[in-house]
Amino acid sequence: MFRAVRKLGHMPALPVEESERRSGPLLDHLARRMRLRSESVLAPLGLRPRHLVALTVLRDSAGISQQALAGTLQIDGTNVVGLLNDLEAEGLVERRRSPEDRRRHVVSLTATGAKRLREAECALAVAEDEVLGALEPAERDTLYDLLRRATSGRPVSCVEASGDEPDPIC
Amino acid sequence: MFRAVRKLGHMPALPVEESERRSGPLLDHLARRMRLRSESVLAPLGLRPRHLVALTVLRDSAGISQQALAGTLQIDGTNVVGLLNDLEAEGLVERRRSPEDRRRHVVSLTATGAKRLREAECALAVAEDEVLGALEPAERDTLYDLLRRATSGRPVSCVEASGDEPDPIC
DNA sequence: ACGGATCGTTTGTGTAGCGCCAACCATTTA
DNA sequence: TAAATGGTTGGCGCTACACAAACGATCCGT
Repeated sequence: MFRAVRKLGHMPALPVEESERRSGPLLDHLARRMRLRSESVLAPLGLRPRHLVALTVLRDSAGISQQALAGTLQIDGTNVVGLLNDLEAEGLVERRRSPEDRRRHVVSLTATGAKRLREAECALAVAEDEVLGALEPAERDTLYDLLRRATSGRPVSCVEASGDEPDPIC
Repeated sequence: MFRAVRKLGHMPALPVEESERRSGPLLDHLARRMRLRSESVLAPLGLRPRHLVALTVLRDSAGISQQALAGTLQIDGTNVVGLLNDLEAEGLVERRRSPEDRRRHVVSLTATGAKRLREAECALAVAEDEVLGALEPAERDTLYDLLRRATSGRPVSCVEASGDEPDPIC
């Protein structure tokens, strides 16, 4: 119905409604739903969503340093300590001093950690079914692959943005 | 192919590494990165990630009631009030009393709201490029579509979980 | 017409997640 | 030997919520 909205100086007709297709907000939205649902099924296992994220990352990149972990997780180093304390207290994760640089802690999943992670993932299936109910199994599969690939990229680290000024666009 | 997962009980040698393919944690992880990046590019527009989510939802389901909004957003009704206050104060959104039920407020995007949303989405492109750098443009497109479909489902509302007992699995 | 339920709103309380700062040890590096 | 670095601890503060209580306006069933 409405939506004529074109106005704006010139700007020819444009059917608007194209809406840019930004996945950021959708990602946020879906992640929130998933997180809320996950909390309940994870609680019995003594884990919280953020623990799961950490464990998942640790499985993929074994023997990572704490500060590298802070990088990929994008949380402050001091908070990584607390997070790992939780996990280590339950024997899911192991801190060892690095041989080449004895200041560093090399973090890795223990056997029971890997096991617990699998259990959690399995329990998560329930939550996932609720949240991704609108998707076919095949679609969920490709979604998983895309997320996997997207997250496995380099830690984004800190603004490698040299002297860029990409603003003027738009 | 994969997914032999036999385990159970003894668990012989198991090559493990099969890992269940749960997208929950990945979703969480990716959303966090995106949110962190988005905050900075959104700030100049006076918006925060959560406002963007709300606006996005509002664009798709125009004329929604506040409590329905609370449902899709999965946040408490009282918090929706504050959220809408922010948006209405900037004229991005409009509350009107519903004609058929005058208790209800019908919320909808204003013209300037839609405009601001598009601007924000455009600005978001920068953040998205950083975060989704590992994906090809075509892949980002399918990701968007999947997220779109996944979020457009019914509000999940509250546990329509009748007398289900899907736990025993796993 | 009355009473109970419902929608939105306000106010207040509590909690969790997290950034950030400062101090401190152990270690590495210049 | 002096500085820089990785981890740890403790503390401060903010933001996002959830939850509860109370209120006005309104709807609805009897």
